[in-house]
Amino acid sequence: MISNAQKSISIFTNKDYYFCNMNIVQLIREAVADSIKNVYPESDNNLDFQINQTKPEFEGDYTIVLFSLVKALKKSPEMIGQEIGDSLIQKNPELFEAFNIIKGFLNLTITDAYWKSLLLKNHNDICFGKQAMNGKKVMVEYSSPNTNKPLHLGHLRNNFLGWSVAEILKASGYEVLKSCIVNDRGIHICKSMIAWQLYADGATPESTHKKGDHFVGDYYVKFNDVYKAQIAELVASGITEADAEKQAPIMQKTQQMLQDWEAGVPEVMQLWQKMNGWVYEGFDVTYKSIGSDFDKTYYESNTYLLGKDIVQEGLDKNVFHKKEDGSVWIDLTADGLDEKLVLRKDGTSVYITQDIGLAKQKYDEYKIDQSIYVIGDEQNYHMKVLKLIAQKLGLPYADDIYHLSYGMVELPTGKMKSREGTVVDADDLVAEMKATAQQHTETLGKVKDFEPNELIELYETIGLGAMKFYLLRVDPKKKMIFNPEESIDFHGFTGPFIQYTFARINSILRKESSFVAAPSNNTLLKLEKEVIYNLEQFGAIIMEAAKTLNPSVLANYLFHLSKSFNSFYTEHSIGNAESEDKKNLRIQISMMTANVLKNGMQLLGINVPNRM
RNA sequence: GGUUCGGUAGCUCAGCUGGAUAGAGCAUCAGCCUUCUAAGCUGAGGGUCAUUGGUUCGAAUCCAAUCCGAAUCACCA
Repeated sequence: MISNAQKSISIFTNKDYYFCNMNIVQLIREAVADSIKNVYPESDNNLDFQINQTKPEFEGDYTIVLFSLVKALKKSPEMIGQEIGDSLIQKNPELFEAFNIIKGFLNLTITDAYWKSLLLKNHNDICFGKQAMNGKKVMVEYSSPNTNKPLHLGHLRNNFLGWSVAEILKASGYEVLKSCIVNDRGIHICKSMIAWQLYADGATPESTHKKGDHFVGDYYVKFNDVYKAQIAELVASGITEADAEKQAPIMQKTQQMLQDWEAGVPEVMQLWQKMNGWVYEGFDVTYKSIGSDFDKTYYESNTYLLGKDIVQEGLDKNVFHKKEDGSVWIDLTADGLDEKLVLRKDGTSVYITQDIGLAKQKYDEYKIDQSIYVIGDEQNYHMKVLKLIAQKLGLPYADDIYHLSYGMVELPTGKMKSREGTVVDADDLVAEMKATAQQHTETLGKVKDFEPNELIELYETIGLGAMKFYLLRVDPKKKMIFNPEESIDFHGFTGPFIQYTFARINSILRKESSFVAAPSNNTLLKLEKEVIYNLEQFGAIIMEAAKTLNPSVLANYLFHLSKSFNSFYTEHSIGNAESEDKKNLRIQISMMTANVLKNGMQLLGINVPNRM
């Protein structure tokens, strides 16, 4: 009958719990649950209680909110707090050193020993915070460009988000495949092809010294200019606008070209391949510069016929129905949606059908457990329909389709409109950010001894870091405002702020190459403890970011950690600490902070420089 | 009109699984570089958490209604 006590001792003393994979909140939760069980043997085993970080104005590290226990245990909060607090300290002296009760809040102080051993164990562990592989496979589809125009600011949010989410999932134990579906066919592609045919006079990216994607994009713009003029002309001659849109000669040529493409007319195919080739060359440069990469690229020209067999399957299962003209539909009105076309009367598949086909192909090919689509929130309806149709068809991967929906990027003046030339081009923005980084760096003059190639790399690191951080620091699902002035500010809640914190730590650590970590015997000062306290949360933050597919959780955390370290850095000397013991401890804090900042930024796709 | 999402400081955003006096950054103002990188640190001012009602020990957070904004509702992709 001593098993209970024995058990708790074996968990909390012998098994050196500091070093297990559990985070402090989980440890506290178990310890409190255990204490409740011991102090109130009659109580329900699954009592729920909340653990918060203790507010700075109170004494303590973590706080148990007692109100929820009051009803179940039929005692006053003060009484419960006292009894649980006594029990916690008595049973887990390694973990808890003090407590106080204010109103219904039990504030617990964690022992210095816990913090110091956490630090000693993990200060140089580059895997700190990461989870072991869990055997699950996830595909993250992102970027998804059209081959008729260059990438813009909106694509950048998509790319950074997709890349970061993939890395965060890897860090939390998933095997991740990054994929991309290239929208390389369709009427919009034919528009730039027609315009090139009519107006380019044989010009090429080489002959005009233009980047391929921009070159092709110019003809897409040209098409729209001509098209608009032709419509205006027709309307002026007394034709309705709707008819004018159909009758405009350039549009009719484009429609014809699409048909020729689908028929495989050689000249059209050749032109198509040539122009897409130009675009891909341009995209390669852009992707390389922003650090996007893919394990698998799908091309719509290969996938647009997919899904037809599924349509037959749906008809057999009576999930779809055929109308008199031969078109196939699904009725989703019972689910609060509309009737949706899945196959045209001419037998060709539509967008949604292709997507179902591609979803199947991904699943068959890679046996993935989850399929994440990074797509703008304008497609919420489409993705909802996609998943619903897959579910109604009883497809095995239906429930594993997840739309990571993100909000549009707008400018302070409103939405980006290509017509008004307010679209922020990705390449331009990257160049501008690098130039800003260069300008700031030169003004500060701290790296005058750098070689030219080192400087270029540094400007890239800082400029891209600023841009990525700026786009990732807000909750993906919310639309965001891109303020050009604010984005080139490198102070405060920015990527360069965190990079700078890292660089400063590095400059200290460079001088301590022979460092050997040792246990500390001193009590922790407030700012020392605060940094360790924040460091401890890294693993929990990664898990939170993975669970919610939200890199902004990480961005906020890294900023908070940097602030905390900077306060500590300003207040306490590290290299010239008051004692060897303190110096040793503070170097451990510095090393661990550097590791967490570096690894955390890596998960956002941002590098950190050793000097800046 | 239906559906979905949003409205928090002058601006940009956290906080939303209900908890203590709602937090950051920018901007404004006042301080801190002979000492480890001042892209830093310390402090001040700045709020009817859209509005109204409800739920309860307690609401920015949950519920309802209203107002405002956005997306979407194609034989386009």
